[in-house]
Amino acid sequence: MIPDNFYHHLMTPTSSSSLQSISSSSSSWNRVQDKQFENGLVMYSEETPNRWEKIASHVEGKTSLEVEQHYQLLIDDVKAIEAGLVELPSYTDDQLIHHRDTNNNSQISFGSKSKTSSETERRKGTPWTEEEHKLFLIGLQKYGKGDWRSISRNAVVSRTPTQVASHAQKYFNRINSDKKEKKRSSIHDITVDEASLVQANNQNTIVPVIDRSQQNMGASNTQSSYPNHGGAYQGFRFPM
DNA sequence: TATAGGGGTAGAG
DNA sequence: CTCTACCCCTATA
Repeated sequence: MIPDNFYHHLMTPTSSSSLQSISSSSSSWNRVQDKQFENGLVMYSEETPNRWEKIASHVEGKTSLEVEQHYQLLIDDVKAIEAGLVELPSYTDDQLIHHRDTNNNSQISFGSKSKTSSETERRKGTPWTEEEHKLFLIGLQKYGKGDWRSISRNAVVSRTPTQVASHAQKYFNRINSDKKEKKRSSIHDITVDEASLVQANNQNTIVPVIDRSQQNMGASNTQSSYPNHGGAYQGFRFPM
């Protein structure tokens, strides 16, 4: 059950024509290309000379210019999120609220097993959305691998450092072992492209892959998946 | 049905 | 806090 306003927060209806200008006709990115692009991003840091050339060399059928533009789109997107933060429409179950308190943030509270009765209860697991993953990638760029705390605080605000680390683990795990045999699809294969073109255009030719996982999740878990929030969840902060 | 994907967690560093 | 290994659940082949 994806809300209609799922991606709409990304758009700036005002007079933003920045991203539209580049969406000429050649801005069609495959999942493959996007994946390659994504890999390239993590492969070459921002300081890398001729970064886009390097990355482009890993992306089939894309020039360094196109890659750079694609990146700009991504950045623009993320900036929009950061700017208008305060409401990522997705996964905000019902009442988005709580600001992550500066004191005991991080490490989700319910992690500390209140073994009052039994249960080392394993928490449900909230699938990462593309927005989160995008933010994650950006955070990765900005703060580098390992600084999950910064990424959590400044990029993927909706996730705790632990969650980010966990996600990163799977992400890199996949990147490293991917190529050649992968039996299944994953969110890590998708990422940027989906949301990017969604916010740039509409539905294009491809069908959102996340659709299945999203709706399945929604159908199965509903939103009652959160036993308690402990206050350490969805925090909002402002980059300074 | 078997298992890869994926999130959370425990424990060590 | 970060890293690594592991557990457990679910979607997918």
